[in-house]
Amino acid sequence: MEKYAKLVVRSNTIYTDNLFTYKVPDFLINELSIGHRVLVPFGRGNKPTEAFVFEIIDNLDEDIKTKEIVDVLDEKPIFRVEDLELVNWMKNRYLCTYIDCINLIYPKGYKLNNYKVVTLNESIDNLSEHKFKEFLLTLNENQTKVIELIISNKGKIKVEKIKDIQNVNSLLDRMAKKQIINLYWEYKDHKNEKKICYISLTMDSDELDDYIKDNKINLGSKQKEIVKFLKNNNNIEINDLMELLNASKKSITSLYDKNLITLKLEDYYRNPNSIYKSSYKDIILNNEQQYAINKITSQMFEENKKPYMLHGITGSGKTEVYMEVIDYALKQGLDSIVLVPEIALTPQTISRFKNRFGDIVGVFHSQLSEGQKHDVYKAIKAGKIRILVGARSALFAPFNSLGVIIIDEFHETSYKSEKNPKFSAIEIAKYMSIKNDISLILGSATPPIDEYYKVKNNEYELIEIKNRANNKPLPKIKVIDMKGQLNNGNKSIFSIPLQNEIQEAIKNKSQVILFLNRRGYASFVSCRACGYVFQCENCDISLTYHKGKNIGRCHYCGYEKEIPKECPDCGSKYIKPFGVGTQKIEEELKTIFPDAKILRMDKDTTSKKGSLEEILNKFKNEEADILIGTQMLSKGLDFENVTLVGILSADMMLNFPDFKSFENTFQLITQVSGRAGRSDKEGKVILQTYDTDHYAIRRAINYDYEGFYSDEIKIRKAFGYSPFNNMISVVISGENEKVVKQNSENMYNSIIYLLKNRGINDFEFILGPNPCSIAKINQNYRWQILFKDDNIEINLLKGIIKYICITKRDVVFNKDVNVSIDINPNSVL
DNA sequence: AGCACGCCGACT
DNA sequence: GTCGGCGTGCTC
Repeated sequence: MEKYAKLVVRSNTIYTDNLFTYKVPDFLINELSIGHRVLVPFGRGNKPTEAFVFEIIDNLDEDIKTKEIVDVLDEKPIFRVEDLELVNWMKNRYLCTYIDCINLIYPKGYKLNNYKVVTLNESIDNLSEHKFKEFLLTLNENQTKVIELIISNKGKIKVEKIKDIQNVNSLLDRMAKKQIINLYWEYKDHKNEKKICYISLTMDSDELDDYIKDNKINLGSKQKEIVKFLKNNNNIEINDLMELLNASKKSITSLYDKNLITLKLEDYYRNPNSIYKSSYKDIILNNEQQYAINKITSQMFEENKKPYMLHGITGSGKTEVYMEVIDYALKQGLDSIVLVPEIALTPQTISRFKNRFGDIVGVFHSQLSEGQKHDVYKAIKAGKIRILVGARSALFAPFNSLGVIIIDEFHETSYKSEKNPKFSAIEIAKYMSIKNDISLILGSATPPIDEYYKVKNNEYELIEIKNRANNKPLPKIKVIDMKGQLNNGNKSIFSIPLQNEIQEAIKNKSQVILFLNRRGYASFVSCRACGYVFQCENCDISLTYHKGKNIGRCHYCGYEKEIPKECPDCGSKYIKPFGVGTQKIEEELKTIFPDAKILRMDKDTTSKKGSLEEILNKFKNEEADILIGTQMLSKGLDFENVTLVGILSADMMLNFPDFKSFENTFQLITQVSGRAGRSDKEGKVILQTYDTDHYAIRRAINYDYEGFYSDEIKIRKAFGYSPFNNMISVVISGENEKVVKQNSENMYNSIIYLLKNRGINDFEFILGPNPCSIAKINQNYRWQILFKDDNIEINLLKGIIKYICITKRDVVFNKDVNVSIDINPNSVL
C-alpha cells in the first residue's frame, strides 16, 4: 500500500504557499496522521524543512514526482483536525498564507533551525602532517581561510558563520566538487521545554561520609560546603543553591562526576504576575445581572445557540456576569477564555479574576517572552490553567474542553490584528463558537454599529443591562459650547464651568479625569510668517511638538527633530506651536491649579515597563487629584473616587476622515464618561465642543445608544458602508513613488480586465488607486485601492484580488513593493 | 524568499 | 582551464 501526504512547508515566501505532496515512507504509514509536524527535504538543495500534514491520500491525483518524508518531529500531531479547518477558513477569509495562519496556532516554544555545515573531506583529513602542509600550498587565500576556519572550529563550521568572504556559496560549492570539503545540511528541532534542575545527595548523610572516605575522594572547600548544605536541605533548586552559597557550576558538575549528587529535571511554570493590587469585595448581583447569568448558563450545553451580545452600560457590572458564567462552566468541567482589549490597561480585571479563581487563571499576551508563552500553553495542556485572560492571540490557546469565550469591550479596535493574517478576533471567536458549540459572550456598553445590526438580523442573542451595579444613575453630561467661551474672552483650553468643577472636586477630595485624544504638547509647529509646517522626513505627517526637549516628534515612525528658533523656509522668528496635546493640558492645569497633584497617562509617559501600573496605582491610592490622558482612559478603568470627567475637545475625533469617526466619537464619549461616579459618589461629566449639534454628540450626552444606532445606520446604508457591505483595502507601498503608483495602476487595470471578462462593466465599487491619506510612512510611499462588495459577490471579488495579488504577484508587482490586503479594516488611512 | 545552477568574462 | 560574479528559475 502506498500513501502520500499533502503538506504545508514552512518557508517565508508566498510563492510556496500551497500544498506539497510527499510520499509517506513505509515505516511511517501507520504512524503518520493529519496535523503531524514532519521533516521533509525541500527545494533543489533538499534543505531539511519543517512541514505540516494537512491531508493523507492513497493515490496521487496527478502525475508529479514526489520526495519522501524524512520523519515525524513529534510523537503526537501538534494540530487537531479543527485547527487545520480553522487555518483553511482564515486563509480564505483574510487572503493570507497558510504559514501566517499556522504561526498563530503554532504551539509556542517549538522551532526548527536548519543550517548548512562544512567539514573537511576524509581524503584531506587523513593526510599526514607533511602532506597536509603541501596540500595547503596548492590553495588560494580564500580556500585556505575556509580550511583554517574548519580546523579552528573542531572540524565543522556552519556556513553562516563564515564571514568576510564574498560569494561563499560558490566558493564552497567548487571546493566540495573538488572533494576538499563536505557540504551538507543539518537541522535542530528545538522544543523549549523549560525545565528546572533540582539537586539532592545520592545517599544519606552517614553513608555519604563513608563513601567519601572509602574512595579517598578529595573535596574542595566549596564542594564541602555544598555537601554540608545538602545534608540539611535535600532537593533544592540548582539556581537557588548557586546563589545562596555563591557556588559555581564547576563545583556542582564536579560533585556530579564524583557520583555524590543527583540532578533531577522538573517542569517549571513561570508566572508573569502583575504588580497591580485590588481589593476583593463581596458583590450582590442585581436582577439584570442575574438574568444574564441564568440565560447564558442555562443554554451552555445547547447546540446551535447564538452568540450573546451583552449590551450593558458602563459600570453595569459586566465582569461579575463573566465571572459567574465562568464559575458555572468550571463546575461543569469547561474551560474559559477571556479576551481584553489591551492587557497592560486591564490589570484591574486580571486581579479580579485572580482574586476570585486563584492559580487556575493564566495571563497571555504578546509581550510575554516565547518561553513564558510556552509555559502558559503547557500549563493549559496540563490542566493547570483553566481560565485564560489575554489579548486577541489568547484565542488560540490549546484548551482541551473550551466552553466559554468572553470578549470584553468588544468594540475596541485592538481585536482586529494589524499583522498578517489581519484577522478579527470577533469573527474567529464566532467561527469557533458555532463550530464547537462554545458559549460566546460579546460585552460592551457601546457595541459596534455593524455588530448591533446583526442583533436585528437575529445573529446574536441580545442581553441588556440598563442599570449600573451601584444603582446610581449614569453621570450627567453637561455640554459647553467652546465658541461661546471664545466670544466671552476665554481663550484657555479650559472653559469656566470646567475650571469651577475641577476646583469643586478637589475641594471635596474627590478625583478628576481629563480626556484629550492627542498626546504631546501641540499638534503641529508652524511659521506664522510663511505658513511653513514642520514635517517628518520619513512620513507624510506633521511633527507633534514636545516641549520638554523642544523637539518635534513623528507619532508614526518616532522620528525626532529639534525645532529651530528661525523658520528654515523664510527665516522669520514667528515659529509657534498650534493645537493642543496632553502635555500642554498638564502645563496649563499647573498654572490654574498650582496645588493640585497631576498625573499624565499617554504613550509618552507609559512607554517604560511598569510605568503604566505605577500611574494607575498612584491614582487608585489617591496620591493625585487629576489624571490627564488619551484614549487609554476609555478602556475599562475603574476608580471609585472619580466624580468628575472632563472631555476637552470632543470634536477632535469627529473631524477624522474615516467613516467610523462618528461611531468612534460616540464610543469615546460614552466610555470616558463612564469612568465617573462608579462608586457611592455621584459623577459628573463636562464635555467641551465647538460642534454642539452633531448627532454623535447629542446622542452620546443622553446615553441614547439606540438613537445613535438609528441615525448612524441610515448613513451607513446610504453610503454602502459596513454592515451593508464588506470593504477590502489593498495598500501598495514601497520606497520608489513612481513604481508604487505604476504598480497600483497595474493592479487596477488587471482587475478591470478580469471583471470585464466576466461581463462586469460597472466599476463604481472600486475606489482608487489613490495615494493613502497618509501618503508616506517610514520612507515608504503608499497607494490604496478600496473595494466594496456592492453589486458583486464577495467571493468572486476576493478570488480576483487573490489571483492578482498572490497568484500572479510577480507579474503585476515589482519585487520590492509590499502588497497588504485587509478585509474590513479598522481605518482606511 | 532563498537556494543551486549555469553562463560569462577575466585572468593565469 | 579556473575563478569569481551575477542572473535565472524552481520549490512535491
